[in-house]
Amino acid sequence: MDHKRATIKDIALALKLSPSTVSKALRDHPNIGVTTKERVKKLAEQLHFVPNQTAIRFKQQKSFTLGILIPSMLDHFYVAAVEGFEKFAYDNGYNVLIGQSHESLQREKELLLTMQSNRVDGLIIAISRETVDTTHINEFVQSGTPIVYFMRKPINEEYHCVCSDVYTGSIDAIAFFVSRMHKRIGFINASSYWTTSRDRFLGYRDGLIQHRIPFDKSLVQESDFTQESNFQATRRLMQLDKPPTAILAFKDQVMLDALSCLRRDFATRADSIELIGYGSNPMIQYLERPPLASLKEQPFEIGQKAGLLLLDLVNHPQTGYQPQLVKLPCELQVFSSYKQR
Amino acid sequence: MDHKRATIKDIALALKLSPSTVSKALRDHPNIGVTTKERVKKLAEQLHFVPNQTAIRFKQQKSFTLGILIPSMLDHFYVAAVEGFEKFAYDNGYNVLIGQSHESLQREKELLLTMQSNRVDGLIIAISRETVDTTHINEFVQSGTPIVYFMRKPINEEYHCVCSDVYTGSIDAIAFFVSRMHKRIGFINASSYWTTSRDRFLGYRDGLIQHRIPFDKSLVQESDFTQESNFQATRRLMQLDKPPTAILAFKDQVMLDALSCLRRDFATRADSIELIGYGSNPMIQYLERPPLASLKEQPFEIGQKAGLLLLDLVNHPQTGYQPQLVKLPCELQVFSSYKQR
DNA sequence: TTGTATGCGTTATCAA
DNA sequence: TTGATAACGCATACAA
Repeated sequence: MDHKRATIKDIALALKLSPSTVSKALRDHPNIGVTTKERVKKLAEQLHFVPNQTAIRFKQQKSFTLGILIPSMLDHFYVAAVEGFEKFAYDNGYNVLIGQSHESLQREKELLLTMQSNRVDGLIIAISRETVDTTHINEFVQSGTPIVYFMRKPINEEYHCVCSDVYTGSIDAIAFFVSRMHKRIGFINASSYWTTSRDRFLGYRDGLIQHRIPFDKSLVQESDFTQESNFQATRRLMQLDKPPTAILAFKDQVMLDALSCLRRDFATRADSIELIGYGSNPMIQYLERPPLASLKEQPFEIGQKAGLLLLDLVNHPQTGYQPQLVKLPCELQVFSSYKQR
Repeated sequence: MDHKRATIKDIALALKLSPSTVSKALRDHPNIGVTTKERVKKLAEQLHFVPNQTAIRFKQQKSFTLGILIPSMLDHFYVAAVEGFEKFAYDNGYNVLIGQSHESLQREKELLLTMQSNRVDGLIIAISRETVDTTHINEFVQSGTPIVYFMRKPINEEYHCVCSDVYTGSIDAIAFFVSRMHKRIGFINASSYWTTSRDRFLGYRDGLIQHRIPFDKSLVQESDFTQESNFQATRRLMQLDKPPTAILAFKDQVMLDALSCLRRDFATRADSIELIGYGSNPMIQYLERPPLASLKEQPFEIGQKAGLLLLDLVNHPQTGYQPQLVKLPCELQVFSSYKQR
């Protein structure tokens, strides 16, 4: 057990070379002799030499690490986004530092500090539910580390962002509902501080307008994603004088809870209510009577795209002034049991 | 925009102190004057000073980072384990580096190198499906970094491991099946290179013995977790001359696929087959006709416990000789629709 | 109570 | 083609 790891120095000493020569040899620097390179590499392998990233980072004043801040890994959507981001990062020689806010502003602030402390070269972030004020994020950016928002962008910030084109998604959903003769369409939305909520809403509203359906404020309810909140929103809709015959939900998790609520509390009417959510949660395939449809998003691609944009900012800090807004399309995916109706 | 981050030197210079004094003041070292501390801390805040972990790691020859290697974050079980591990790590001042093997041995080897290169202070690992030979892991340990296996431990290695007590779990499952009059009980297992597969099997076999049910080799099938493989294993069981009336599955995902397969390909018999899986996947609550039961595991606690064990090894390298084996109990959770039968 | 000197592993610059 | 030197930011042993 060689408890002390081999360093460049060790190799240099053993081979009677200088550390700088060894360093260059290991990295195939052009002006090092072929034989020297061979000797160095051979010994390096024998000694199980592994370059010390810790030292390289320090020396280069660059962490080769990108950060990603998400609400929770228990949400399949964000896991997929992490996957895409990670793949992009690894392909470009970067590590990834993951942080979960668990929807807590306090935690988000702490994590931002951790990211700074670790000197991440850049960060992508989906803000927490509690994030109304964005001073802490602005300070982070001020300190020189570029960020890219993804999915959840503060509504009062103009900044780089990659997200789903939920506006068009909502338009499509409404059109599909209308084609199935629905005229009263409920909508369960999320935090009004996110552009992604606003865009969903605008699509919902404009979709109604396109089909000459009057907009009714009471048909729009807000939920915070907890099961209880999803249930309550559903109940509020169903207890209206003129309840909806169809519901568009902010995301599949909300839709599934709405479905549970309907079947439990409104059993007689449950089967006549049609539902569309966002996300295409893979578990839906296991339901015997799945909801009507889901707007399939592209979380993996969103993670990748956000990484691409971020790396560009990392390498060309001056491009930071013109905020980029990337929207990836959603696709309405109708579940099989409804297709042939 | 202060593009260059403040360092201890900057503070020292501005306050006409030495860097070492500032360093000590910031960390509340006892022999620094109160007024000095105040001056230092005040300026540090004004300059938005954030200690450079990159430098600290380098200086201390310690990364304050723990690694975790899992098959995939798309598996809810491992996400929960990461959560537990992460919480423990953060509470103890450590960062976490996550790697996903995606069941590839090649990727696992690469990730092990990345972990070494990042000088993680310790690592917990659930090996990939392809990991039969464990030379790469042993070399990793040889190089001086402690590891703890969790869930998936190579069958030919005696080493620290934290996992579910699946042996007792299988015993309980069989007992429950027997209480419901089943006599032919199928079993879909996973890689025979994992102790967790062997233990499940031993529990299955011993459970049968306890109830004087003859063991039948053909009732045990293996799957690799892909949907197709899960389907095939189910079909092999159902196509036996004397098919099972109940099936124990390696994990809930396998059980759900088995359920799909039964309902699709063996519709007439599907409802008479009872299923038990491992894991208590939260999505099961959304099924209208859920399977019989699931052995609820404790992935969060397993992650925490593995972290605890690992940190002990990190801090007391000499304790490494007596392999610790920790098993956390599983609890048979019967789904509601069956409870009153 | 504060300051000085040193070194962690690596690489870039410049000299030989 | 190779080598010497300095530097990155911080913590520590020791000196004042």
